[in-house]
Amino acid sequence: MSSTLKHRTISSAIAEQLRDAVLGGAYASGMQLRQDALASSFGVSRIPVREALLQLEAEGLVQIFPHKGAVVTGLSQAEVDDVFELRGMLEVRLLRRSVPRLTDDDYGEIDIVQHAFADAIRRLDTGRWGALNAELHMALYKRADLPRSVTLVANLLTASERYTRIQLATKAAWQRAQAEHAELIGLCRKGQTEQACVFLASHISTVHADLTAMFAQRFAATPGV
Amino acid sequence: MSSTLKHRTISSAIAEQLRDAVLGGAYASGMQLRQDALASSFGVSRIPVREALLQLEAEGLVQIFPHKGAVVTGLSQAEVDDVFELRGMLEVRLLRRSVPRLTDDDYGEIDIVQHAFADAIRRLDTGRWGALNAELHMALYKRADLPRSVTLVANLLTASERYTRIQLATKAAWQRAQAEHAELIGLCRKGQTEQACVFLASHISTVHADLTAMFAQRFAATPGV
DNA sequence: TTAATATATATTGTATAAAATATCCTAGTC
DNA sequence: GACTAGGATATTTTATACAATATATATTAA
Repeated sequence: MSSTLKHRTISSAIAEQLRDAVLGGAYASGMQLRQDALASSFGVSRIPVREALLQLEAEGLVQIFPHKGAVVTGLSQAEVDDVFELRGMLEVRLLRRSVPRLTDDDYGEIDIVQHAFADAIRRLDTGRWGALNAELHMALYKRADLPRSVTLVANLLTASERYTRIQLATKAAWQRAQAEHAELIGLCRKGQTEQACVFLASHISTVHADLTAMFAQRFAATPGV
Repeated sequence: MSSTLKHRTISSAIAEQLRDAVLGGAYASGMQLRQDALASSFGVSRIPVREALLQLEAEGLVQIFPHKGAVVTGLSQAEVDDVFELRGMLEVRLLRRSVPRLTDDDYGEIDIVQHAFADAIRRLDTGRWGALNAELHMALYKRADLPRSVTLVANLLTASERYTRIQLATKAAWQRAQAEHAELIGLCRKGQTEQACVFLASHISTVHADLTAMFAQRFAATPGV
């Protein structure tokens, strides 16, 4: 339980573990999550489990039906399209506002995340790819100074991970993502904000397209998920 | 307790009452909301109050600090700008997708809300203006078929109400909004989607500008809120 | 007098238990 | 034979009780 220490409450620790499980595909979409079972499996009471589920519902990972329980949200091409279109609009807006204000220290932090990301790819530490990718994107938006938009984008990145982790699990795809990140960061460093925005938009579109290709392929085999 | 019957759980009923209170300005920004006090004032235990607060946090109305409690989110011009820019982007996108699919029945519902809105303005039923305005906007996006975006926009409309209810409480401003709604709906009915989108963008900008003017005026008197 | 530390109090967080609600199965009726 | 009503069961929701944490106050030593 080393991860528990990172959290100030049991609820948030459970939320993180549940989130990881859902993102990692441990539960099938549509599967019902019973509070009692989760509580005993985590060794806690049902209260923190309930609060964790409420958190996940706000993130769009589960849906709660009163008096019936929580079920894992379904995956769909429509949602992929929605999420990635939103990301394109919102992330570009954040980048445009943030880049002119990024400091050398900020770029230092960005580099650290970038290297951690590269490391994770090298090590095939697939479970961390999504989180590090999100961390890197968020680091670029650090100076956007739009808390609400930043929160929204953070949620969208989490939602993306739900798909990328299942369907974009090839090293090659992530290596390309990493190369694109490097170019993106380079443009930002040079102060070429508009070029960076254009590049970011295409980066997001690329991942979206990859995902769409995989999605079609995957659900040709297992329709109706 | 007639409103309680509308809800399937006490938590959601408390959430609605708390939301109304925050939107109506019953609590000052930054004010701490103590679970115990709220629970006894509502005549329930702290559990549903806690869950309601979690819901409001997801909506951005309060902020919860572990082991310290929940405080009402502060108001700021920066957040107004953020919220209304987001609304402009996201609502236009929803409208563009929804209009071509709106049915006659949908327009019937829209008309009903529109008339309720007009009535509320006539009666000076200020408490309902925001909710009916939100309902009308959402009715127009009914066929967008983008659940995640729709949820986001619903939250943004709620956030807007936080400001409009306090600072845009004049009948004239809302009458203009109503007139603009009428024109907007007219464009949609005629199938002039692009014109409707442009008009919607300007409608949102108009409210934003009104709010900004009021905001400057208001916080010249009471800075630092 | 000031700083640091211990202690008391208030508030939140969690566990346990009771209440409410929905679902499923059975029996009875049309 | 299909359909409704009633009750049993499983699950969620809420209340109560307890534990943990943070803040403020008082006390002591420098």
